[in-house]
Amino acid sequence: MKQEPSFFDRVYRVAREIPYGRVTSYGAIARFLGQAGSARMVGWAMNASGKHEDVPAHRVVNRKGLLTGKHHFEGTNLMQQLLESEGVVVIEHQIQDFETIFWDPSEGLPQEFQ
DNA sequence: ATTCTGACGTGGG
DNA sequence: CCCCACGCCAGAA
Repeated sequence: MKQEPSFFDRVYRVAREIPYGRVTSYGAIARFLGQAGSARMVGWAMNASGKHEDVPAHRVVNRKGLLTGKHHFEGTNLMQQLLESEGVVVIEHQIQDFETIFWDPSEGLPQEFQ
């Protein structure tokens, strides 16, 4: 019997491929998985990613490059610290040069990956 | 079962 | 550019 990987698992698989020092958005992941419009579910998946430590949830932000999820990390600055340790500049919850370091799964991964 | 809440995105004004 | 309304759908109460 074949088991279709759950939406959450597919989100995690894509998230693990985000290159060091790069970021992507919830919507970009959702679109790559053929679930455009379900960006909120990607956020929900990240919320439950506590069990999956190999998921770099800090590299996923909203479409404006704003660290909207930093509240869900330990402390008040962990998400920003993780990003800055990778060379990403964050000022007032906003990623600088967002368009430059943005990584689109549909361009960085083979279509078969999903 | 129903209602509400989100780590969101898009379209219209 | 900003603001608002709506769609999205998995969980919690």
